[in-house]
Amino acid sequence: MRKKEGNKEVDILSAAIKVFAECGFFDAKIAKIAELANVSIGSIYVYYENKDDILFKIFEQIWGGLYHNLESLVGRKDLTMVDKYDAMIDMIFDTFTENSATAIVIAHEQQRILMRTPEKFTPYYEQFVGLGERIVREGIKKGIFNPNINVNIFRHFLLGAFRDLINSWAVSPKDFPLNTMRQNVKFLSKYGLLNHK
Amino acid sequence: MRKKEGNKEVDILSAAIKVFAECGFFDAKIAKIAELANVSIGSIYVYYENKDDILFKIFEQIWGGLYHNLESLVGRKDLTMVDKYDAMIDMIFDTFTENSATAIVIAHEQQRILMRTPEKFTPYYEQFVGLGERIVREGIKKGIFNPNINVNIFRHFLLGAFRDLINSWAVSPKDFPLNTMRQNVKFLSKYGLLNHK
Amino acid sequence: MRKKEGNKEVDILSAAIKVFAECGFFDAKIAKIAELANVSIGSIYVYYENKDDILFKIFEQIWGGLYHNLESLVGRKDLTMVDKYDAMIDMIFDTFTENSATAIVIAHEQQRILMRTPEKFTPYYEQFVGLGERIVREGIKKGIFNPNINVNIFRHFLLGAFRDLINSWAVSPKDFPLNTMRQNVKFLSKYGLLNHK
Amino acid sequence: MRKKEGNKEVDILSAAIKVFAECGFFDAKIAKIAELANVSIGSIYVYYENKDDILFKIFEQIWGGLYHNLESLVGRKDLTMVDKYDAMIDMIFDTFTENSATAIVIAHEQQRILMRTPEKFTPYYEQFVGLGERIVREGIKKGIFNPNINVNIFRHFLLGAFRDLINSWAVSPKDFPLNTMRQNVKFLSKYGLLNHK
DNA sequence: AATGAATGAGTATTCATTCAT
DNA sequence: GATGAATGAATACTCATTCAT
Repeated sequence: MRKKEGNKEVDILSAAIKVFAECGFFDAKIAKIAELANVSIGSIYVYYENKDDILFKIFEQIWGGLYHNLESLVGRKDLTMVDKYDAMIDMIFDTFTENSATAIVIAHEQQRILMRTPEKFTPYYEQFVGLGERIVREGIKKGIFNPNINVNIFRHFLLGAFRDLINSWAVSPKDFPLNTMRQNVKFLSKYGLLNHK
Repeated sequence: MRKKEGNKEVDILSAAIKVFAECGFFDAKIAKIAELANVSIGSIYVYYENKDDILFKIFEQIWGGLYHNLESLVGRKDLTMVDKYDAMIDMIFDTFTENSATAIVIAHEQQRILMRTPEKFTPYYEQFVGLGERIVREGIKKGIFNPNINVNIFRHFLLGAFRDLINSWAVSPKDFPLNTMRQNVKFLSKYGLLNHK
Repeated sequence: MRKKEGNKEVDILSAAIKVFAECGFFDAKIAKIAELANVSIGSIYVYYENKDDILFKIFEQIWGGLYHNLESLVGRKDLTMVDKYDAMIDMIFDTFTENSATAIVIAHEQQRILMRTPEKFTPYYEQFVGLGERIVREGIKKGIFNPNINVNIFRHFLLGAFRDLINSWAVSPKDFPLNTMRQNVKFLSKYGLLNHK
Repeated sequence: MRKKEGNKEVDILSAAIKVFAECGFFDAKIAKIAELANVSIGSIYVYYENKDDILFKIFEQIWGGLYHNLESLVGRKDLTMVDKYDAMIDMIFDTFTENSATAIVIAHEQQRILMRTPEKFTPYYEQFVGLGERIVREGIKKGIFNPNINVNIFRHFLLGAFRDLINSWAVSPKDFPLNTMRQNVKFLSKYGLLNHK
């Protein structure tokens, strides 16, 4: 049988991530993606509906992965709330730093897409965020996290911070050492800026 | 001659902010901006070099204003470091919530522009950020802020958080009451998520 | 009385000749002509109907001058036909080499204009050419010029040759010394290329 | 895939020659060329870089053809210098009269292009002219042509004359019978206007 | 499935000309 | 007459998408 090499679809997505990261979605040319993926222009439309669809699939891949990882984490009984919170932060760091181009694409394009066509956006995003909020809510219920925090606001606060930081790292990694960033994000989000003796 | 009435330039900028906020920079049509500004297409090019230039002027206006405000604040002797920090946060909130469309434009377009053509970006941005960092550094020196915080990382942490929150508010203000946001940002950034006591 | 300085009209024409010669008619900008003439854009339209009109006036000036000069020449009784012919050639050389920019404009634009809108073209051109043909015809009648020559064809032959040569000189005068050109044109048009004896 | 039928490129060039000849390069609209070529606007840009490029290809085609023909002629041992000279003139006539529209395009646009962007102009032109000059120089060396003739000036003299004549013929063929033109050009350029007995 | 030539709707920008002052 | 800000029609070129092969 003609072994479905199964890489065309993946090759296209990888190429698209690179091109989107480098040029931005609007200046990214389908022809360039095809060239980088070593695939004909026509083939792109065999695997993806259109240019938008490629972008949506990138979001799906990332947030789907994060959602599944977080799902396993949330259910664990052997971890404290703070452990879970720290693990969640590590998970986000790990995912985006594995592929810096993806981090750039998310940082640059997600906001616009979410606002313009939220109905087409991957549901994994909301699901992932929902799990994150659950961790915070449980922490509050258990008295670990401050009950005066508005969970919805906290979510945007943290994800916004992340977006900027990971994008900054992706652009110039040497100015944003991963470990320092991890520690600072964990510390800042848990203890804040003030010097509590 | 027909003398410059002096508001065309402003009208165009206001119209552009609205259109950029609603459609995004790439889908914003010059013809639509002209129509909204009650001005001919040609007049836009009397006052602005091109589409990009309009966007740059929007950034300049916002960050220029913030820079000048923060400059006055930084020098004051009658305020504690924490007062200054809180005032800075209020200042950012005030600026962006005065014109929600501008908030959206900044949230959506600044990242891309900064990365693609940083040399053309308004220097006020870096100057504003520099003043903000100075407040934090002074606070650390005085023992008010935690010396283990990486100031550069903190800056991106805070501004990233802001960007997401203000954009969320601009899109659906009822889900993000301004006062709650203000308090939460101040609290979270100073004390963090954990329940101390 | 407000002394009619009378130079605006002339200044505009001089500026236009320079700009047309340098950029070509289509790439010549009215704004540039106005700037070079030290005149407002609006003033150009006080003295000239439109861009085309400026060009027509340039042709008129040149061919009008040549026509009047040739008219005086043709009637003279003290000159042989060959003297008249040589004088005509000198006259053309003198006119165009006085202002090399004009030479370039004529060389580049006249053909197109003549073909596109012959009805608006200065009648001086046809009148000048008519006088030139008269000299040739008289020379033939007197047995000085070869009766087998088609006068109409000769006219285009000679003027075409002129156009190229004067344009070449205008572009790089050092490669086309005026005196050599004069002598060669007179000799070639009278004796041809062959070595008689 | 839809395979290149192989005539689109030619169809576009033919259409462009017609439109350029009729309207002039600047007033020629790409849309009109596309319509005349029975091709979409986009297809023009598949085969040609831009509007300029189409014009350059027209020059290339004409001067390339003339160069190759003249090359064969120059080397022949069975012809006298005068035979070669006459054959060269016939060759030019034949080339341009085969396609009168091309003659008009060359007559109107080449000068401007040569002056503005000589570096992009087809090298065949200089090569063709070089061969022509070689014929004249050899003729001079053999005592056939007059040694006092400046070859460079003669070249412009002759080509300029040609340009005007062929353009005149293209515009109104009945006023310029081909055979009469041929004979007159040969005669004039060899023997001149004077009646040598 | 794979290809890439063909398509044509869509748009930023230019610039000759006008006209209120 | 003089000015130059205002105008908007006009157009080359792009590029996502299609579809005959």
